[in-house]
Amino acid sequence: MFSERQQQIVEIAIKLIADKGIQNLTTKNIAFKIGISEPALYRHFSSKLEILKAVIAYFQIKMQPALEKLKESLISLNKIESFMLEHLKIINLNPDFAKVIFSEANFQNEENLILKMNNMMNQSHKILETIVHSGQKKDEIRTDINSLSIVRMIIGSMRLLVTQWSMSGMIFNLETEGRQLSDDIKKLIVAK
Amino acid sequence: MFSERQQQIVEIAIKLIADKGIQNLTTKNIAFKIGISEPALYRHFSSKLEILKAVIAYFQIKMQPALEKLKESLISLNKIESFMLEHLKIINLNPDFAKVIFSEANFQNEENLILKMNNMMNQSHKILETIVHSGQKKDEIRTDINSLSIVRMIIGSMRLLVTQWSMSGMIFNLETEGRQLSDDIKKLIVAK
DNA sequence: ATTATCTTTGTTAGTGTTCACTAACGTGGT
DNA sequence: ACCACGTTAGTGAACACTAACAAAGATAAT
Repeated sequence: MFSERQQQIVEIAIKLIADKGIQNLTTKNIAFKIGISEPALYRHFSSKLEILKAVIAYFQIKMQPALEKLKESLISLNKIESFMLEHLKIINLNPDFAKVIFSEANFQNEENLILKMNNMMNQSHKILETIVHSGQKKDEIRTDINSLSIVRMIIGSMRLLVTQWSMSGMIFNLETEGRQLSDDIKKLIVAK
Repeated sequence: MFSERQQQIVEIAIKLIADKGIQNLTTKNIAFKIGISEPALYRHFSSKLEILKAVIAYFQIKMQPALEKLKESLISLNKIESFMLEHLKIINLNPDFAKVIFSEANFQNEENLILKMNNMMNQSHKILETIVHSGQKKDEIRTDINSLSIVRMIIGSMRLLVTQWSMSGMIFNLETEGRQLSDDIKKLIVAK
């Protein structure tokens, strides 16, 4: 789908955004970091907007494995644990993602982009919602708590954890803290 | 502290950011919305950066009452409920806040701004942390759960709720959903 | 095998537009 | 006379993007 040069452009675009925000993402900066001229960029992407679309597609591809792993487990609580830890593992391996992925507001100027980003997020949310729901039906998860609240707590705390990790300069171990959080959530929502 | 004109500028700046993102915040747009010329802005703020600093200060002032109300209650769970609902009440009354306040990444280009924003957030987090901690000491809150996890779940789910509300075009009632979330969290963390 | 042609990927130089901001000046109230 | 608060006109810098040209490798006809 993406040529080597296109991948390189996307990766550098992510790095530039992660480094100094979306305002740092200029065609000039991308070209300079690669070591080619600005017009050469336009041999690989027809516009800057296309580069941003590719950034989002790149996230989607990289995050996919986290959703695949869930299928291996049958118990709801294990699926939830897997959901959290697999996502965090990928983000840990691609620290630049953290700075970009949860700042949807950055793309606010372009209707198309924010829609694509939302779709990507909603996909994850829907999957987690299904897991929680069936966990309650199978009496593995407390039924006296609104399932939407549980989903919001899981996703919300995960996102906050990633944001804090990213803001702190990655000062703590994301996967260790993620496991602590996941263990605590499991303890809270398990059916008694 | 702020003159009437300065307040007007700040409020319009927030509206512009909420509407189409930080890239929509230009001196030209601010001036046009007020109905004065661009150079007239510079009679009230020495630069665009000063306007952004004032935006953050404005948030801080407007959010303060949410932290005051907590003192009225003695029981930890009620304090947590109050923390959540009072914050949501203010955001509900100032819907533009929602779009701006949780997009710290927007200010990433200016070291000073992101620091100010972080300080503001950390202040709230610290207060909630203290409440949870003392709630555990008084045996009002489960002690088998890491207090940091509880704080992350509360703040994380709140922020996600606000983001979802804002992204959905304020399609649901923020305070109603907030009460549901707060009730569920209370049920989960209460000591047995 | 040599030559001609096309495609891919780069270059330099420059476009118009928008940005934050300034110089110089006007005017009405104290 | 002064000062707070406007105005019009214009600054250089940065932006995304384009026109025109160059060079190297693959393809294909001779």
